[in-house]
Amino acid sequence: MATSRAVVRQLHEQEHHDPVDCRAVGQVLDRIGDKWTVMVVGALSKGPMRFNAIMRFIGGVSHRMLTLTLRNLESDGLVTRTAYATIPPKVEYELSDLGRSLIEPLEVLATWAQHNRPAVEEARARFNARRTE
Amino acid sequence: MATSRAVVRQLHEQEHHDPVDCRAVGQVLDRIGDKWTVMVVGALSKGPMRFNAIMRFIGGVSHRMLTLTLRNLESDGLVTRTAYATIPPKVEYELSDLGRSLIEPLEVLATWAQHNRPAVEEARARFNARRTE
DNA sequence: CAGTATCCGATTGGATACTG
DNA sequence: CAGTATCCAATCGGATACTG
Repeated sequence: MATSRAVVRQLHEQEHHDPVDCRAVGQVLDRIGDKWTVMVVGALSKGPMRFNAIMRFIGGVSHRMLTLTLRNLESDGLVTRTAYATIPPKVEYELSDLGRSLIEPLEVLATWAQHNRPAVEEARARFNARRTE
Repeated sequence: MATSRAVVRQLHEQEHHDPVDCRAVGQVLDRIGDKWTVMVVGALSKGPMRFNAIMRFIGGVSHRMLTLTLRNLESDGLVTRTAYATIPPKVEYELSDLGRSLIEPLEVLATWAQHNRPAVEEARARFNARRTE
């Protein structure tokens, strides 16, 4: 068993071969890790959608938060916004190429979730059982 | 951390079948989407580590938040905790098999981040430029 | 229909002090 | 060294009301 000092030394030597680049993942999660972003990407993964359609699709998101979420996605270039000057106004949101490129990583995550949820819930149950006994 | 649970329930009631399973991704992000969890997994991806070593490795995390993060990871079965009754005490954290299985999905995300960060920052700069003009 | 502005309760998380 | 408890500032996000 290595001492913690040895571990730290190893980590330092390996810092250019980081198996999980924490910073990179952290930056992504800062953007998509919030309450609604992934839901929106999921909605738009099927094709362009209007504001209220997205809202109905997701369900439970407030008007305000959907606006903010879409604005962030737009500013990051993941979503494009097209406004038609009709009355009433019509605004369509659509994933950009960049946004679509995010679907695959999310699917990998979804697969992990579906495959491992039972194990996680089992672990959680065991953990709570111990705390109660 | 259990913020979008209500949303997940609603989506479940709607029986949508998505290319991106929002419920599943949402559940994962509820767990790993916070500020520190991925950092801890990244630290432990190289091997067992003691509390203060993790803290130094991550840098910027408070004592309190590291404790909470580790406790959550432990309760989900992603991390194991081993305490040695020595003086001073020694506690080692290590990724479980389940925790290690999460590394690959995170690497996919990290790869996406590294590959697309320039595009995202460019988009953000363009967006801000428009808002200013 | 889409978007903005304001208010305010709820949650987050750092700082600090204390314990075994 | 590792962990817990308390306090409190900052942020988040829903509700509501208003505009083009």
